[in-house]
Amino acid sequence: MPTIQDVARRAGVAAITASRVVNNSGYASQDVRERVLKAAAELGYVPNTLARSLRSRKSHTLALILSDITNPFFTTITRGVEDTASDAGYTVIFCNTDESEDEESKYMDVVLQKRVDGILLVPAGGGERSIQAAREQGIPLVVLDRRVSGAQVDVVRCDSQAGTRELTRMLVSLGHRRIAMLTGPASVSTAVDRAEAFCDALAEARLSAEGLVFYGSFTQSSGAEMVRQALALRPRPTALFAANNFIAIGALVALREQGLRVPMEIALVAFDDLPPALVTFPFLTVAAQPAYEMGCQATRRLLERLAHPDQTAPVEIVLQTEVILRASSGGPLEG
Amino acid sequence: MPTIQDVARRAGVAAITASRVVNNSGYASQDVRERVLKAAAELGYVPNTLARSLRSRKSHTLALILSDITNPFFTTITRGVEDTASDAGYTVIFCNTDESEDEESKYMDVVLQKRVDGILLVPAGGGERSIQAAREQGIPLVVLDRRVSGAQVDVVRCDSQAGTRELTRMLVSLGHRRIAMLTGPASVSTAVDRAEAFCDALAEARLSAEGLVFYGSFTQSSGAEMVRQALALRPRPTALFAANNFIAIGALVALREQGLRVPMEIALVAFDDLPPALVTFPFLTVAAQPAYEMGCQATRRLLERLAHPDQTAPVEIVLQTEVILRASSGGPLEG
DNA sequence: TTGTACGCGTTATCAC
DNA sequence: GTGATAACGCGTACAA
Repeated sequence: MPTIQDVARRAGVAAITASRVVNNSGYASQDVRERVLKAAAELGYVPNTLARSLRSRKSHTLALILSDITNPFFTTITRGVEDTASDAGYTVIFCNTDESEDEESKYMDVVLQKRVDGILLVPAGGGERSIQAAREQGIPLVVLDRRVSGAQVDVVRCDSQAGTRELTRMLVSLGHRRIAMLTGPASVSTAVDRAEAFCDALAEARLSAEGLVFYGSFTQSSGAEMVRQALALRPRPTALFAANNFIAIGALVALREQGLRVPMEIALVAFDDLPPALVTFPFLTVAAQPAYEMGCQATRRLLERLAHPDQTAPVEIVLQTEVILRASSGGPLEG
Repeated sequence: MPTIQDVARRAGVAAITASRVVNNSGYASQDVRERVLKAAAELGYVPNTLARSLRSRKSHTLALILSDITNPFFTTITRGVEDTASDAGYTVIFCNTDESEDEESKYMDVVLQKRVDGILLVPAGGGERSIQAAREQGIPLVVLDRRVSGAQVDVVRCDSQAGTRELTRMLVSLGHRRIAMLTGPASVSTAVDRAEAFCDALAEARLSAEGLVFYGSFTQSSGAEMVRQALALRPRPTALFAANNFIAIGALVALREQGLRVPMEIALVAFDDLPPALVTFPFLTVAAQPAYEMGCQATRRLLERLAHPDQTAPVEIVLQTEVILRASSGGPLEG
């Protein structure tokens, strides 16, 4: 593979001169310019970014560490990240942790060794280790989707609480008095925020959430399992709140197995919408998160940090959800 | 950021010795080993992969270039790629071309400059330019999902023809005589393969496909548009074949708008299944592709090329689809 | 406008 | 067992 030296030799100039031509930096006479470009073309010269990065201490690479790219919410975020990064001349490495802190740590090690310029992280647990590791190396890191307690980092996330409150209040106003919350792991802020806001909204209406909050994981099977537990309660809940898209789908599957019709016999609302491209008959009443926008904003935040490393105060950007009313929440309860 | 030199100095040894300890290569006395590791820990030493790669000429990075990660088929492939790569100690850069050959070329340039060790490509067009570019640089490339004409490259894809024939024959055996094919761009092999196999299967049954094959793009909106065109035909088709998942969903949406019930008034089958996690009520009869497996196999193929650069003959791995019978194809036609 | 010297961080080669 | 030297490919600082 030819180097800039080879190009320079062939053009009869010094390496640095060829470099200047290739990078359009500094001066170069028309004659030299042409000779260098000709030589580069003839040799099929491809600049070596590795060497360039070693010198410049900039890799123009970002890392995106999340739980599972297979979840459409994260897929969409990912697309936003890549679009924004690509426009700015950055490349993205992506990593799936499956909510494992160990995996997260391993990936953090790898990308720090690869000298990525910045990291976008959806923390599997509290995120402390990762945030600390990035800080020690002086690599900017932006937390995506989740809150982190007390850490001084930039965060781009959605307002889980407001969306949850709004949906819960709506169920209450429709007449529901016993509503079950099916949420994710207690180690994940969004799962906790949604559960808490749910309880708050119930308390506000002087309703009890006791025994009605189920912690599981953000998967279809967990959603189905939690539904079974919720349906075993007496009196049976008249409405369910699924804390994410996968839980909602698992809930629908389980409800169908049990022969319960939604919303006629039981109402269902959920956090997270599915991308329109994937849904034929939009049916779920949801609090939709602007996933693509989250990816873009987080990336822009990170790029700004790179541009101004001296900035100090961390920023928390909290985007609002949009409640979309569909059939699954049903109308006012009778009787 | 401390270097191996700093570690060595602190441990009172030469850089190369510290390097040997850190990499577990070559000999080192117990004493030296301990001192070096202690120094590395104290300094928070993180090896610089950039420098390592510059020397070793191996970046342990792969590129995955595809049309749109937002399509669940590609999302699943992507997950397979990352899992396999990660297990082997490789990192993955991903790129969305949106079926644009220009974007593809730009990304090819970028990743070649970044000296990725290998490339996984879902070509937007014929793939010639990209394949040629990779070959010139001596970078192994595996084509994913699509055929490329006459090129000497490894390919991992699905048997579009067999799956299409099977589905088409099924529709014919159910009594359908006028079936419309809604496919993707004529520049994409899978779109063409499916259209052709469709025509073959019809011919086999002495049925005509004339005017019944619509080329569009692999999107929901295109699917909806093609349905409108198909429904304008007289006599109206009694069944539709959607060549991918997005087209199928667009078709369902458009059919509902037109007030046509599936399968009672019109049957529908499609290529591509949706991941079970995303579907509440599996409804579409499909030829499902083993997307995750495709990602894994393509990556394994690529890793083998890296391990044995001297191998010659390109391999084409063609995986089979699985036809899954569901409600949308309906039963035998009456009358 | 062009060139020389050097260093980015690492490791292969050869020597002790 | 350990170390000195050089080289991977590039671009900054400084000269000419």
